Amino acid sequence: MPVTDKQPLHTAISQKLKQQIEAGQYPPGDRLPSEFDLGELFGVSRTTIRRAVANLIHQGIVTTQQGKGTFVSDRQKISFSMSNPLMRFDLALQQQGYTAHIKSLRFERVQPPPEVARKLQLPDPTSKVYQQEKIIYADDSPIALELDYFPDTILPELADQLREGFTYSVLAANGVQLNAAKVSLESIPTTHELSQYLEAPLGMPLLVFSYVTYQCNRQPVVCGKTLSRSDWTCYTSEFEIDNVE
Amino acid sequence: MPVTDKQPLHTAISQKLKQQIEAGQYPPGDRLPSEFDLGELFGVSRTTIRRAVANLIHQGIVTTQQGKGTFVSDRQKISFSMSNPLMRFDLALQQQGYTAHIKSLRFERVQPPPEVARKLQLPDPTSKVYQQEKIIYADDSPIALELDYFPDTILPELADQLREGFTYSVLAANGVQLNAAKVSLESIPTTHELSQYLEAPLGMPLLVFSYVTYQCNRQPVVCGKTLSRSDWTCYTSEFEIDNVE
DNA sequence: TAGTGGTCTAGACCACATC
DNA sequence: ATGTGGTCTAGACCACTAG
Repeated sequence: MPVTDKQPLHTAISQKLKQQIEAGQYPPGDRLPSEFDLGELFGVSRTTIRRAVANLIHQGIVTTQQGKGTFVSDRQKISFSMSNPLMRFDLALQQQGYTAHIKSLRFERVQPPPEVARKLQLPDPTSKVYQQEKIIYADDSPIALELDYFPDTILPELADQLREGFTYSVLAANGVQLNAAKVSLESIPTTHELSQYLEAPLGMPLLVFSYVTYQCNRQPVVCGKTLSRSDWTCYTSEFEIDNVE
Repeated sequence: MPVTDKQPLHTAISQKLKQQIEAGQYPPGDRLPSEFDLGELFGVSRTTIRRAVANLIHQGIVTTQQGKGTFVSDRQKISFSMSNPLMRFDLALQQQGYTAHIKSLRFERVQPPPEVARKLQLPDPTSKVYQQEKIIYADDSPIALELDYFPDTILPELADQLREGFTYSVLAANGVQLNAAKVSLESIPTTHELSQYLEAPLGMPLLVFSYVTYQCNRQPVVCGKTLSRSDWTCYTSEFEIDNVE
């Protein structure tokens, strides 16, 4: 038994609840006893129960609805391929049985932060680019927030389509050939603002997929990032390995 | 201003503290006022201050030390390449100026879970494989927990080396040529057990990098996952795109 | 000994859902 | 009107750090 450190009450209780849920005592969709009742069941205060439930919420095991109760969730993750088809979120969602749509929050011409200007290889760091901010929905559930910067090389011709469509599908439909990409993946917890957008509990992990994509002529096309709910999404890839040696 | 929903006190306070930290009012390494003092400064209870500080801890902005105080952290992430060199964590760490070592927690012959048996393409799902569990350190800080399953095709010859070394570096040093890999990335929050291993606060996001790697003959070599602290690590990749059409 | 963060309690008030 | 989760308070006790 590793690191059997005596643990706090709230983690012990969330473990116990997790076991009970996995044992089928509370099937998916079921409501858990109220926080008050759980407090009596375990003989602890409601505050401690709330901390235990918060642990389960972060793990995506349960969700809460004010005024209704705490419910066992059941969901399997949507997987996005990092390789092929490249970042076609709408295609990936449809292939996995979801209807996909977006809501554009912002689309405007701005002076990008220095890092973006560098990544887009702008000749003049003070020149402006288009910035879009949108929410991606799967079956009316917000699963990701996308922040893109578009250089003038592809705008404004595609502005109207990009405003209301999925970035890489719009590009593909308009014959913009992508040739290379640099991507990175990290994770951050939701802040208050992000939790509002994604209807996610505060502090739940988000996957941050950052990318710069390049056209055939090595010119950057898009620089942006997609912040997706970790309880809904994962990223996958398959590749052959060059054994340099 | 998007979703300007009136927010809870504790998130407002953590935002304010974050701004003050970023503004240089509390430089990296500095100690914040005690929770009691912060409570008086903001005119709220210590409980609310603790929630605000917990938000900052999750974001990796501050760390706490019992009996000493709350300190502003300063760190930049270690990036692991998903493409090349493949999963050589020790190399990646050294290239980024860290000393790398591991601590083996377990190394034993077990019957793998069905999913692992499938991924390793075991002819008999009840046959046993070697399982290793180890912690990866960067400069004596635990940054990742690695869980690997090794089929008998490469063991037991390499057992001693795998027990005390970095998986893919041991394989490379012994001429095991990797030919392909399937990987996925997701994120989960630390449970109590994981937070003990990684000396991370409960609920902080972890990056889960799962992989199956294959030898030249398409035989699986390793199936496992690396759970790494999201405040220390990120994964990157660069690739050319096959425009299938 | 004094000060710090870590945990837990008991209770208050609120907003929301249901009947 | 009642029950639910969401927030916040005031205070207790503990474990750890420091002088």
